[in-house]
Amino acid sequence: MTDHALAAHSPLEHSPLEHAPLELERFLPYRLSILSNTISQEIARDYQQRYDLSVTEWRVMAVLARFELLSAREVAQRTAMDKVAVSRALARLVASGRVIRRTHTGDKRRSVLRLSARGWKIHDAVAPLARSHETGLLAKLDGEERTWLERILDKLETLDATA
Amino acid sequence: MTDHALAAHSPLEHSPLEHAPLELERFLPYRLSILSNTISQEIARDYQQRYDLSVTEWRVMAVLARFELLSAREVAQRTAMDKVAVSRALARLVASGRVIRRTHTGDKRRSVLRLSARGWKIHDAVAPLARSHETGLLAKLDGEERTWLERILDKLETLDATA
DNA sequence: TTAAGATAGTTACATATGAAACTATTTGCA
DNA sequence: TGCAAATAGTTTCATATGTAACTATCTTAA
Repeated sequence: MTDHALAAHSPLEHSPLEHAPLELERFLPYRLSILSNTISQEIARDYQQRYDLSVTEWRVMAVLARFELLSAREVAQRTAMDKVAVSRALARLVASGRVIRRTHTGDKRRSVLRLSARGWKIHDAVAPLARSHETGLLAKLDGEERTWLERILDKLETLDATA
Repeated sequence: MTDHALAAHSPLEHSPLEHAPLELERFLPYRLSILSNTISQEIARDYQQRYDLSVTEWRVMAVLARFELLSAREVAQRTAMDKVAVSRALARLVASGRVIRRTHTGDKRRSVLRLSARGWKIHDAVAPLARSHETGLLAKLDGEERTWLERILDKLETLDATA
């Protein structure tokens, strides 16, 4: 039985020249995806149930903590979320009294958003938590590596001219 | 009207000392998440509709291209997907005749999976496509940066002892 | 001024995803 | 042996998410 298992694990059944299979664990987009999901899940685990707060809701709150009186569209831009996701997150945040929504004077389509006192309280509890996760992550790197990472991310984030 | 908009954009309504809001766009987990999603979506766009193939399905196929005769559980391990996701992806792949599923001799719980000829055909079309996206991405970096990125990812991928 | 088009935001629908319960089979050990 | 626990995989259900259609309001230009 174990023979079968071993046979199944032998790396290359097909010559690379024949089919050129992808080595997923060396494939950059795949690695980024796994890494990012793992990290986000770890952080979310810490506040998700404790504050009944989803990742999207937290992102909206984080943006409103930095920029008061944004409209939903502006929140969407700053969080890189689409407007429907923002609308839903806001619906919950307003319902739970964490965000105060007014209507813009002079443009009744727009909302004017800000954290309530309760919202600030949660923010002030979650922000250090998130920050400490980031610190833990960066602790795996030395100073030089951190500098390169900054630089590399800045470059990778530039929109693809080729696409 | 534009006055309001400008006012809303002024960066720090609250003193950093008071609430220490997160700068999302400098926050590593957030940056990784956006970057990774952007990249994955760009790649997926190229094969998603053309081959009626989801990201999870493609990952399963990529693994089966490298390692023949895996069980579903082994596929799950190698793709970092959970077994339910794999089960669903496999259901579709088998139904569309892209993957052949047998039962393991000697353990009737296990499946024994491999790409069909049709599956290989799709793999051979999609793999270079994915690869070229990666190449385009890496083209944004110079050789030195690529070396550092490798090293940094290796380190970040190590499981957190602190967690 | 006013009708066509643009914009802000919500709702509806279809699909994706995750957790838990379930079935079938195998393993381990009294 | 033979029964409790473990394992492989599927199904179910509740929730999340993306796309498109919709409402309300605003802008623009004839």
